[in-house]
Amino acid sequence: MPQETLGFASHDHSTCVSSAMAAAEAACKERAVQLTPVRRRVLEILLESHAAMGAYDVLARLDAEGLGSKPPVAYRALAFLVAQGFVHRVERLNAFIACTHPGAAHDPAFMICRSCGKVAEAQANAAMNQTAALSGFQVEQTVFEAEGLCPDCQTKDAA
Amino acid sequence: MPQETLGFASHDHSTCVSSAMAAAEAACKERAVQLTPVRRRVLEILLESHAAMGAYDVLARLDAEGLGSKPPVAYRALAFLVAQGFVHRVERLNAFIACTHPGAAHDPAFMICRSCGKVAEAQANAAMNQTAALSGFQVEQTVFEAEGLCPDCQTKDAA
DNA sequence: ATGTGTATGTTATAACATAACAAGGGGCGA
DNA sequence: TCGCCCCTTGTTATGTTATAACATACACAT
Repeated sequence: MPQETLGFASHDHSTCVSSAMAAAEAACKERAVQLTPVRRRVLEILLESHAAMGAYDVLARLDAEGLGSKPPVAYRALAFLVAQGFVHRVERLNAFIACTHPGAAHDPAFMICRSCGKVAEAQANAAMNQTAALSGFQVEQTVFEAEGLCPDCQTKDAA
Repeated sequence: MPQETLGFASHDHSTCVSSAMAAAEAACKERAVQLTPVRRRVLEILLESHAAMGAYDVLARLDAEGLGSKPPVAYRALAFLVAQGFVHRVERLNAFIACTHPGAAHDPAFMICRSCGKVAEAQANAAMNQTAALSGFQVEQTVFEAEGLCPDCQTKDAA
């Protein structure tokens, strides 16, 4: 069920886990919140898999490592990481993915390949917020997700 | 659980149900697909409630009317209506809402009030498709949803 | 030592969704 | 008319995702 994502492009994955972890640690210290063992491990799992994972996929990993076996353990850690912006929820997949843009606040957008399952994160632009503002709606959070075919799968389909 | 939506604006609801039903019937005839009693009734329920409803909310209504009591009955009818574009799925809510733009193909966008639960449909612009195109991703379906406060609830919060 | 706040452990259940197979019913050619 | 195909519905069972509620633990401050 985990789904790879390399941004649809070749990717140096060797250092991004450790740098993202370092960024998360720094952010937690800055905000005076605790990156506890379970939370830290969940973030590592998501970063290492570099894919969208369901809460129960994450939980299975935690269970295998003796860090917890009940759904609330995984959901609580994920909720924390989402609240801190280290992880995003992909609504379309009912799944979670580590943020690829360390640090900065942003409205993520996702491109989900229906063929290979890879998920790429992009920066959403402010277009929807403009639309919403016209009707007086005050936007707090946005979900922008597109499903389709990634470049690789387009090629395969053509072949 | 059903959540009202009047587009965040006062709204003449008296004729929109019947006109939407007529549009759906015409479209089905055109496409040579069947608007069976269950499908018709599900669409009516969603139009009448004018709200985002969970599949089990719809099912409860069907059951009360003797049209079916098992989840697949509701899910199949909803899948048909979504495929025909008469109903949209709101991913954020795991819920369904009747389309307010009869007929024309479109990428819907939703504004979801976290306070009162109302959901308004708007037209998504092509911004995300442009972003996606830059990376070679071929978009087939989009999810654009914003959560926040509708004009009414902003006023109440301020009060 | 006691309270307070944060985090975790655990039980139980709620809420959402689909696979798989059986059965009905209409249209149509043999 | 019979048999066949296709679409739709009925039903059983189960799979998947998510949270409420309460108990426990630990760290730190009073």
